[in-house]
Amino acid sequence: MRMTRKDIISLLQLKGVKPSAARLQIMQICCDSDLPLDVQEVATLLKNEIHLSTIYRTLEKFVAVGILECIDFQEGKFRYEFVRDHHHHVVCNDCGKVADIKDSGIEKIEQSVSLQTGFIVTKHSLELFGLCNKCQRSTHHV
Amino acid sequence: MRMTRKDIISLLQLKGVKPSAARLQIMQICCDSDLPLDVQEVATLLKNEIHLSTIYRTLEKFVAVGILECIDFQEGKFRYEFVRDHHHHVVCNDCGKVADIKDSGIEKIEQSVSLQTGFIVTKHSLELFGLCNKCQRSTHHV
DNA sequence: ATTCTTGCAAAACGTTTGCAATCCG
DNA sequence: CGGATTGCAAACGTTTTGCAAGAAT
Repeated sequence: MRMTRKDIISLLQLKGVKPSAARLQIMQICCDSDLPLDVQEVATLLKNEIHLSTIYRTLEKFVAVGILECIDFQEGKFRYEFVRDHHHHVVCNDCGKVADIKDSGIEKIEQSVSLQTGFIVTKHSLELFGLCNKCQRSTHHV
Repeated sequence: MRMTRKDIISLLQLKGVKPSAARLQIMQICCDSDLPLDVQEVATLLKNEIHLSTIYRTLEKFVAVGILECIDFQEGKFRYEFVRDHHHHVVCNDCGKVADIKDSGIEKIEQSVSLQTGFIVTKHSLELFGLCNKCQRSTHHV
């Protein structure tokens, strides 16, 4: 998603986050990517000019104020994605390709779970895994 | 789920896993628990008689042959659960209580994702988070 | 005898923390 | 000035690994 520096400053201010240089850079990276990035990837894209601990702290803050979403592809680490519309992902087990899913219909599941268990459901994590089109056709996993 | 030692030996043999003493103990623990356990919990239940690395290797093997499922409550670690029927969980953010969910209807989502993206979907992870009945009523998070 | 399994120690990896320096309003 | 932000180093918790000893077939 294209976002100008100004857009990002406004967004951060709106959320009550002081738009420091580091935060602007980190946010820019996250907005520019259409895939969820892990901390190492963010650092690399910033040419390691910003310390890992700062990145961790910043991403955590961005999640806390709701401008990033924390995503878990079960890799033993988290990924972060700019929140436009909430959606889910299918990840290719072979090449790592990620496709977005619209209208998963998970709200229905949440409702029925609420009825079934009495829980108030406030959050969910749903990720799908499989084989992308290309990898279905390739031979090395027959 | 109740499982006798004999049941477990049969199960392991059926899956082509040699039923060593350590494996029987670990499997017993996993069967006896109705909640997904993490590695540390398994070790503790085994009174630390079995080394962590062995537990990791064993659980990994059990997942590989399909008798355990690897579950991720986004805690920075994995949990393992004996596979009876496949189901999902709601976890209470407050007290950690876990409730099982039946018939989530996720198959429909998988189908629609398959159509939408061309992926063959082979696996999914779905966990829900919220507040259990008891914690909805308690006062410390008003 | 050979293969598989285990314990141990060490390392790897992602992440968090305390602290001091620095930035910025 | 004073509070927030950053870099650094060190620690942390989970998981993986190499290797040698031990068990099982």
